[in-house]
Amino acid sequence: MPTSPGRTSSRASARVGLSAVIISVEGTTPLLLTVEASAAFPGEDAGFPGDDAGGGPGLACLPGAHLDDSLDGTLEQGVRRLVSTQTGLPVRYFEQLYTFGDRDRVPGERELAVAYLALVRYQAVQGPGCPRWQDFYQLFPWEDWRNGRPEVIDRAIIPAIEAWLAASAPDRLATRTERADLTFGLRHARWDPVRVLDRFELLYELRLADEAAARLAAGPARAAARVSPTPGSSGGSRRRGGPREAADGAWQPRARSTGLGVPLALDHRRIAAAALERLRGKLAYRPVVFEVLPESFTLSRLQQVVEAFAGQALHKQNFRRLVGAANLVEPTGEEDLRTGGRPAELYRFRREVLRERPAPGLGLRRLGGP
Amino acid sequence: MPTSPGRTSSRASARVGLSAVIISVEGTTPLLLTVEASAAFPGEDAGFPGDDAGGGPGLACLPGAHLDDSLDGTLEQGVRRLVSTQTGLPVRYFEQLYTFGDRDRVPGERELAVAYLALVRYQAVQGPGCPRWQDFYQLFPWEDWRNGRPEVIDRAIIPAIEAWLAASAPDRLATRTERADLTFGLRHARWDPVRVLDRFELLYELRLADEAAARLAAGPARAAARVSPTPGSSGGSRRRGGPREAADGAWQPRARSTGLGVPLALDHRRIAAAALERLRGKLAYRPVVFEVLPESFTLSRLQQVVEAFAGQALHKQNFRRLVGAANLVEPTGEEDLRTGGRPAELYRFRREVLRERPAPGLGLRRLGGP
DNA sequence: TGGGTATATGCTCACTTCGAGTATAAGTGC
DNA sequence: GCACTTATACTCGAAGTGAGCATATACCCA
Repeated sequence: MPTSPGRTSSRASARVGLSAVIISVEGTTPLLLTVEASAAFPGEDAGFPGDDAGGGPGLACLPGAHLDDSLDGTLEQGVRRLVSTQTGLPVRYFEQLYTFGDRDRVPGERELAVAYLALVRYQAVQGPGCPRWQDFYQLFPWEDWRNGRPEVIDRAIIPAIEAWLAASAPDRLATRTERADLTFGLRHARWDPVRVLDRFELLYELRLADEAAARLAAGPARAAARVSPTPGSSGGSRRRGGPREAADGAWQPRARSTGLGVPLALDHRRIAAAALERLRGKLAYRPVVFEVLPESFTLSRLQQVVEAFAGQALHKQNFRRLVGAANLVEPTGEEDLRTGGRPAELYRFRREVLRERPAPGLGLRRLGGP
Repeated sequence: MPTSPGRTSSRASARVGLSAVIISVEGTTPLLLTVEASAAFPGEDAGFPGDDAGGGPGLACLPGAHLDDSLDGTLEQGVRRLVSTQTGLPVRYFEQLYTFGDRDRVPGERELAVAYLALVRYQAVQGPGCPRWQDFYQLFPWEDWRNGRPEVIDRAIIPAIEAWLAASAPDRLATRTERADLTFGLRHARWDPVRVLDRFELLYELRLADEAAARLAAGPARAAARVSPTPGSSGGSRRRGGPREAADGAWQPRARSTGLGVPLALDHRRIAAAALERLRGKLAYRPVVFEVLPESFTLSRLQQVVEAFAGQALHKQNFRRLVGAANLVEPTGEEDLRTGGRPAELYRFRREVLRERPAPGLGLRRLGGP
């Protein structure tokens, strides 16, 4: 229903986009579903995601659509519609993630994106928009600590941080050092798997995320503005430590530095980072993992999947003790013989726990390693 | 900048409202800031919040405004603008809460609300919209357990739940019983202070929240639709237990049952419930309490405020051990002599903890009582 | 002046949880 | 049979949690 003119000023309305971060897992690989840029908003003019203004052609993006007032009674219904249209996947878990609304997140017009997190069991996809599963850690190579500290941190990130600190005005040095330490677990700080978004934003400012370089060419002020709002659970918290870096003429990026990880169109990689952060945070206190697993599974498989999302290896014996104590699963009585060793018991998720305990999750308090 | 017609279909745009849940504390009372309905969206036609369609005149509502494309580079800037215009309060913490977008949350047109949580230190307010501090627990009397189990639970809520269960079809009984037990900590389930929104939604369905009755008169389907999306951290999780109650002709509300708690206009009390839930959840792992406290405070005062938000009394000695162990505060060296007993040491918040530990909060794992 | 009361603060103790290691069970392939 | 792989069980010390007891220092009032 169009808003009646004279009652609604043109300023007061904006396009409302819906974005879906669809997550699954296959083997030990956490997966993100992307589509071709041209397909995300079918029927749009050219000039949207994938062309040169957005950072070169061929960038994938998140499945998205605009809210359709006649079809979508609720936002979630809208997202369900778009997921089923573009991918056909049955979604097992839905959660609103964050609403992105910076003025210039889409060049040329004001467009909000209400982003949703969706979990599905893995299956091959096809659809109008060439949907494709992507390894999450190809987008965020620094987030995968399962095989130890990712080499990209020492090779590229720490040097960039040091250069950034070296170029800092003295009054900013302390703040910046603190921020870098905390975000990447340097010095005395420990790596916190959950701070995915903080890390992405810092790398973005350091021009180590490729979108930054492209966007920067269009004008530094815009690039800086895009970074300012901070979604997710760590929301406004960090603002208290003093204002974050404003647009800062002093620091010049290395010309066209190699971007780290595979970029997505526009701010979609940022949205994906917010989703990974939310997912990791939830692992500890909500039984969300089970939504990407089949009906029955072995404990090793469960651990594999948790490790895939957490980006961290876990202590095997403690993991099963935790799962046992949490009463999250029950044995089906069957066995998986394909283990290559002793057969593993198969388990199923006990949905009843949802009513038994306030916050049923694998109580991974600090997502502790092995 | 107006969207150019012909490019944007009328369906794809909606009004974007911004809502602020401004929270503070005075004494032992947690506070929510409301304004007169007519002031929330100045310059609107009549027919918005406070008139009879919304549940009777005189209902207060949350401070709100529409996104102004020319003024608000980001959503957060927009909320800052509206808070400062309508209340003049200096906000110390900001966090995006949830985006509400059901078709009929505002009668007559599609309007999104992007809600923000804001924390301020208490001070008297005045402004164009008659801003007023409200006791949070007058809106949600069942949430305050500081002086034991609130009488309203046994007097009104449990009877209503029992009537609801008695009127249930047999195949729904189990699901409904589970839901009620879990939500209100009946039987074997424990009361979980965080599940504020679950409780509000159940009471809403039971017609114990006043907005429901008013809205119901306009048409049951609409009322049911408004309940469907579930914001906050417990987002989609509960959907897994099977679909929630759909619009259900079988259960008839008692005619005009006494509403529990003070209602707000439209769905604003729901938004406030989401905010309280978020705040309670955050207490444990982010040092947000300090944003409503003055620079220096006694440990008892700190505990008082935590208890006010948590709605639960805490064990004093353990609380101070927790605070001490968390290294969240440091003594100022001064004392508060107005205690009426032994003078209390004054402390200040150590902002450095934000960089030392991943999730610095009062580690109230289960918000454990005394 | 001294006791009663209120508040603040320090400490103990049993119990649970957590991290890490060691040991055993039960399959496969040769 | 053996070597190898994976699954599962159990142990033990360190740290954290919940509850209570004890002490310190103010005020009030007889």
